[in-house]
Amino acid sequence: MDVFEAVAEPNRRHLISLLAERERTAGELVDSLPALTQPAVSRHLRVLRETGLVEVRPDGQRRIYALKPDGLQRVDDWITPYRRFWRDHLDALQQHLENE
Amino acid sequence: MDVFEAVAEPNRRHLISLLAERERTAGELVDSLPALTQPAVSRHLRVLRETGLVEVRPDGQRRIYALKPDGLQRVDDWITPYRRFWRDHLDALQQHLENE
DNA sequence: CACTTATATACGTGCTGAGTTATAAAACTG
DNA sequence: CAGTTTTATAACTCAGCACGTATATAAGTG
Repeated sequence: MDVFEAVAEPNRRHLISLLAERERTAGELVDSLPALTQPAVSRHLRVLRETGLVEVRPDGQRRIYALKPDGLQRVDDWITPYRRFWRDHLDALQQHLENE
Repeated sequence: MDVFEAVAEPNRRHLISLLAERERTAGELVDSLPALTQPAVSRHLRVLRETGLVEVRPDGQRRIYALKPDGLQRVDDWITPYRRFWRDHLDALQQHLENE
């Protein structure tokens, strides 16, 4: 699975947002997604690991998950060339409003 | 389907990149993806339409597709808060190198 | 060491997405 | 108007993903 598919799943985006605040144990992340079972969250975390979006380190019995800095950069690199499309569009709108 | 899933599909990302250069007819887009049949491309275009990423206008028998300016902005809005993660990471790396 | 806690994996299931071929719908062309 | 071109939809198949239950693995605890 690539990073685009990883990020397409809403629960995984939720996990990313939680890890953006601070690193958390697998158990904390399981508790944060009450609609899912523990194995379901564990498998989402595996996907995030394998796509380079998060990293884990063991802390005794626990696993501490943290957001990896450059994981999402590949998505951002892809979107960057297109950013001018809506920026130009906004500029055109602003200009139109200013001319009123 | 939401915009994240729409963009997760490589052929659709390819279509987006083609439409970023210039608007094109459905037929030109079909020719640009020789690995796919015409109906397959047509359904990808439907997905891009329904997720607000492209727009169509008829030109007689043809349909002219164009990239919609603000379609990808929802993805960019989502990724923006996380951008500081790798930017800060780069800053830390730069600082480290400067201190050498 | 027996028991519990924390996390990951195995396995089976249902659903959805992406692809195909066949066909419909609509606009050109002689 | 008959035939062709262009595009979209219908019907179907297949693969993969996300899920749950059950189980394995490993580390704490008494």
